[in-house]
Amino acid sequence: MTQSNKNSTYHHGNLRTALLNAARELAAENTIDSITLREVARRAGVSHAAPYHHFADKRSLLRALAIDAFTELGKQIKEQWQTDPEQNLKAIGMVYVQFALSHPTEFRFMFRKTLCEPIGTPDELTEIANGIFEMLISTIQTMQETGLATTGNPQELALIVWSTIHGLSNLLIDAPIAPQPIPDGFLEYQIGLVQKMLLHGLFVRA
Amino acid sequence: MTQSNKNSTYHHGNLRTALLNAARELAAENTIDSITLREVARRAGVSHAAPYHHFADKRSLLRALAIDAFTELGKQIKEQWQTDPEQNLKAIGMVYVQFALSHPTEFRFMFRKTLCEPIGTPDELTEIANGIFEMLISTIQTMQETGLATTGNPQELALIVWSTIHGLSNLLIDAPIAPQPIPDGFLEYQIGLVQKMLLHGLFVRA
DNA sequence: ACCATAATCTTACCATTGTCAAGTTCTGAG
DNA sequence: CTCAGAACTTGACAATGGTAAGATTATGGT
Repeated sequence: MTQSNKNSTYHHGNLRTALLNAARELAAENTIDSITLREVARRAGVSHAAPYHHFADKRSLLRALAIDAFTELGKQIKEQWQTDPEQNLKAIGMVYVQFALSHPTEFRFMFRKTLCEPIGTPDELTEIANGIFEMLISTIQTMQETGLATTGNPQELALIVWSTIHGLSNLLIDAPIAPQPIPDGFLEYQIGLVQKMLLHGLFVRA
Repeated sequence: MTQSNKNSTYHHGNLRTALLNAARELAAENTIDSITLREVARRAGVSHAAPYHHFADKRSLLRALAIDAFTELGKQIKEQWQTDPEQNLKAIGMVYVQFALSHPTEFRFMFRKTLCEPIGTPDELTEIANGIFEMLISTIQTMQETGLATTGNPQELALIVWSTIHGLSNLLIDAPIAPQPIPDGFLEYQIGLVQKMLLHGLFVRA
């Protein structure tokens, strides 16, 4: 009764993505814990119950953010993909850490296990993450086939590789140490160290 | 009026630690996000406003948990400390990852930057974390002095070392992959890989 | 021993949040 | 055209973090 909008904006048209964007915005301004369904709705210019027609609950909204982030990361890695496996290994590292640094809030979402589906459910999040992980594994396998790396379980080797770049990303973002802001060239240098370490320490040529 | 306890339990006596324990319990049962000040108070058998006499707010309570966890980790590392720097490097890695695996919720607290003091404030959390980090740095320095490692900025090297074990810990706990539960001997093997990688890849002897 | 003062805890209250149920408005397929 | 259902709104509920004011107990200085 109060409102008599002539223009029919009763249906938002693209609310789902508007909500996701609002949530990202909110997270960037503050913390990922400061995301509030009601504030998200408010920013999308919609009532506080509207989101429930696009997401089952708050967790689902957050999970969608995590899925989006993983998808984007995968996309960025694929864009850098070439034929040389050694090159690809480096690309994965650089893209990964840079993604974490330039989208810290999104990066944090990706590893909040709370957001995953209950155990046993086939999880979209898990699938996408596994997709990226398998790019790493196959890179290592290629390196092994071409004699660039030692034999060994590629899965276990890949876990170590992922650990190094994931750990670096995490520490740079969230460790209660870290020299902020990060100096110029620091990233390249550190990634270089990691690269060297992997090639000479893990993938020892026979 | 309702209660007329003869025994004077009006003062809890040790509420602060009781609250912390209740919080840890709650986190372990569910998620660290499921911690509720009111439920914590309930479990400690105390009114919902009582915690505010021991912690400024919820964040302070959680921060105390993080500080406790860092302290405990530091203690465990020191217990394994010996003279051989190579041995110490291994000890740090093992203790670190094992701590993460056996106290996953506490481990997660340690790296929720939200819990740190506002930027600029001298932060107890940062201090303790730096203390552990410096044990790593000094280990590397010792290795350099005794010719076990190449020259290079010990701080930067330490960051890489920390990254590897931190990343491994994180992935094992929170990555949406990870073969759960972790097979027997898996940990030792992976840490072995890391160790090998560091010694042959990062700390190349001249 | 005594009492003021501070520490500890309680009750009452507020705004905000996540979620649900029931109603309202729009849209598109038949 | 119409009407089933999708997209939204309003209103309510219990629970939460936080504050304020009062009750209770401990403590130290005299």
